[in-house]
Amino acid sequence: MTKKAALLKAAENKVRLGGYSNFSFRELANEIGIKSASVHYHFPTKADLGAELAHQYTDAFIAVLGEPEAHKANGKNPIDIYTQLFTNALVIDKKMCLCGLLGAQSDSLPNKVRDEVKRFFIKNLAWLTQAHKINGELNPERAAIKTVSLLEGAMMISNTLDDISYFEQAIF
Amino acid sequence: MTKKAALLKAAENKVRLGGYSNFSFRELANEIGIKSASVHYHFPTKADLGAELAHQYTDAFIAVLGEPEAHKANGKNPIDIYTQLFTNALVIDKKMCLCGLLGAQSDSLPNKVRDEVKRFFIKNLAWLTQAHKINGELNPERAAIKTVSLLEGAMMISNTLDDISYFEQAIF
DNA sequence: AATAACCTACCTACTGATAGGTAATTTATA
DNA sequence: TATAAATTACCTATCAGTAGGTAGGTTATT
Repeated sequence: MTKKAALLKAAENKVRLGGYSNFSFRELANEIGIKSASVHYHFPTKADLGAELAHQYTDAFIAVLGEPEAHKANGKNPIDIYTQLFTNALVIDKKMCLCGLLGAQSDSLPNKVRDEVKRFFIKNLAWLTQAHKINGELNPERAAIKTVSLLEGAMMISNTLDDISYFEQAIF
Repeated sequence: MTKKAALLKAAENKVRLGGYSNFSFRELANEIGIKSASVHYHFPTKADLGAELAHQYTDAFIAVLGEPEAHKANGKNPIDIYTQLFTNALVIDKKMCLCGLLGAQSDSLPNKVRDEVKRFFIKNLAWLTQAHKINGELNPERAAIKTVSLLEGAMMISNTLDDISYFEQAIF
């Protein structure tokens, strides 16, 4: 793992616990064993790091999702696949969705970070709209918004109350 | 309006835009025309301010909600009343739910602040469970979690994408 | 030799917090 | 009722710590 990748990984963990202001160049540098000035070599500003983090997170998320049509072809409901990915984030990582947390504090983010968070939700809504369309939903756009809203909201509340059963109840 | 109330109001605005770390004693002091050291007279620590803010926010929210039974008696669906309160927060204030944002960053909050955010959701779930029970829901607890999750999630996404129509689509 | 990936050393700005002081008001006592 | 004590609501000045960021030098790789 390169130092740059390690920096992004360390930042992701911190952001998913407390948001954009929950990491500093010094902390990241200490964690991976370099100096804070060296972090600026990989990321000129904190906003650059935040934007790249959200961009990679989005790409990885969408890549893992695969194509809704492929899931359908395998006899699986693509919405269940999507729900399972959210469940993993909460149950395995025991952390919030990176872009869920960043989205909540969207108004205070640097522009380039906010733009990447927007991209996450645009891509997610597009995927879910397609999935619901395949499922024969009458209003796939609306169904997509409802799906991601319910999951993000349930994730936040389960995280707050420190009890996964709230999330499980919300999605079943 | 007392200075203390003005401090809480100023803090609320900032927290609802960017979370717990989005306000400082100096900023609040400047805004209401006192010195930052004087803020410590009203709130010994930042955590004390944050906790009192979340506590008051919760009390005010629950007070405005009234009793589910009273709404039902007036021929109104109490869930619609609840949904309308969330809509107002987003449309009128153009800001996130205070406890929604704090809940997302729950893991990085001081204990006494986190406890108050928990209290917000416990009280909301109790109100919604009672409302759904009155409505004859078979599983009022589950319906309550689904209601608040959908609203908090839709609020966050609409705020991120800076477009209220996402929220409107999610709740109708 | 050139470039990548660090380093030391530093800066300015800001953070929450504390010490100690003051004027005005309120409460308790003689 | 007059005086003393206490409280309220601020102030100035300062603290140690941390923030993101920069200039310029060093080391390692190709």
